[in-house]
Amino acid sequence: MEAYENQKDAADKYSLRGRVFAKLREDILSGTYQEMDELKEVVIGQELGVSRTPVREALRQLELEGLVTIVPNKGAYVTGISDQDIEDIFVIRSYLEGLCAAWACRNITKEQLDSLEEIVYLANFHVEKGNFDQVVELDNKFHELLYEACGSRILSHVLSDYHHYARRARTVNLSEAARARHSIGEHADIVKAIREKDEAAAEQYAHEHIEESIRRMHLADDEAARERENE
Amino acid sequence: MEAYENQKDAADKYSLRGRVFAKLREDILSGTYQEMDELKEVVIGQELGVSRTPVREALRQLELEGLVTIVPNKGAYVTGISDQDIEDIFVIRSYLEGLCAAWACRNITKEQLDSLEEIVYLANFHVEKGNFDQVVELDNKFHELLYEACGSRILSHVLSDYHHYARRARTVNLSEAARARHSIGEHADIVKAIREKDEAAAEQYAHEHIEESIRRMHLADDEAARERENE
DNA sequence: TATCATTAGAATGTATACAATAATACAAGA
DNA sequence: TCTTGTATTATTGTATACATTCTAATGATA
Repeated sequence: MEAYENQKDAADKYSLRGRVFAKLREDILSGTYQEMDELKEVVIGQELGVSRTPVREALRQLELEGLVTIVPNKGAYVTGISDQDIEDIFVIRSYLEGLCAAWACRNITKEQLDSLEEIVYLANFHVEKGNFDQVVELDNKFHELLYEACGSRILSHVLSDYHHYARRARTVNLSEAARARHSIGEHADIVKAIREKDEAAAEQYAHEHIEESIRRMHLADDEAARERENE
Repeated sequence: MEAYENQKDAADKYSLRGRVFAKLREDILSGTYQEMDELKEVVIGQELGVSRTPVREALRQLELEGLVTIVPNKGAYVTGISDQDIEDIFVIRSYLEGLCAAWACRNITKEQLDSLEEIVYLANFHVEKGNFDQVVELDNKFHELLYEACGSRILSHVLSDYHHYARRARTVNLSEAARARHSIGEHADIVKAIREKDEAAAEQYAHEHIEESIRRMHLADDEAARERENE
């Protein structure tokens, strides 16, 4: 099954459908498309040089991801995700990441645990060097690895989805040294609790980590708002 | 947007893709297909009298739902959901339904609240008459309505998905009078807390309601196991 | 006999053709 | 002028044809 997953991911990147899917998702999340924009199959197909078939399949996938709304016999429209949606996702994640960390105490492998510690170590290095892209990348890896380590297909799947959704918000979140350092410190606490198999502590730390990141997100928003005022 | 959703659901039931999707999901969840069964596009198409196109789209949708695994250039395989998956879903739900009930305190409309009470009332009626199909149906309605009432598109969506997944387990869960009565009593507690806008209580009751239903599920499993032994 | 290359078959991936549906524009009548 | 019906057009829904990829069987060779 794991081998399947790998084949899947690999080929998804090279199949036309996979490429169209990735492209559209990127454009929706990055804001290239506006809310309620109509996504016409032929137009997109022409833009990317493919036929309608892979475009259709990509649109259907995006619908299941909640990024596109398909009205039968009418068209596909960008749903986008509102600020409220992002906020909701973070609150939901604060619960589920807690659960995830608790379950990881039971199911994590030694290799996974070592990888987590390595990620924390590397992140500390890059934040001091000011490589914020790397920090964001390592943050992604940390969480994805933790999802995998919880040993629950279901929980891992839903957390992965949400993690992807909130990508935009997270980038802002870690692009300032002080905030990034706090975040990495919280990661370290979580790993420590998991290593000691302290489920309650792991759950608590992971829960609070997301709650903190909500606060950091709000802080960043406020700063951005102030900047706009000063202009 | 709401109008769109309606159109969508309506047409999904009548489009070939929607029918194939519903049929396959039903067959997977009910156990007609075994884990790892290969789902060949042409075969399914012939069985249902449609071409490969709608079958392909349905399979892609099922993959996003996690019920099917597609290996590129190879085939689609039934993933199914294991007992462990069901267990995980219930634990996850226990947290999210709590959150849902809490949010409902802020966002529920008067009409929705009245509907919830009506459902509880009707369920009490039907459980005394022994109409367990009706009880299950009302249980479904209760939860779906609660999801809608929380006012969060995101939370509503994920809970709805899980609710659907765990359908099989729930049917067993409520098919005995004593268990059904307990469940309905818990529903009443939740509604009461929401009416009084007591977020903490609503969250607590909803959380415990799912935890209780896990226990009821285990009880039912144990009984079934005992029956098999006595045969 | 074991192993590897080749090839035939079958399945999916993609493109395209055709059907059904919905939106639009325009004209006729009140 | 407003409404309504109709025809046109554009778009999605479905079927089918073709391309590519994987699998497995066959046969040649060491």
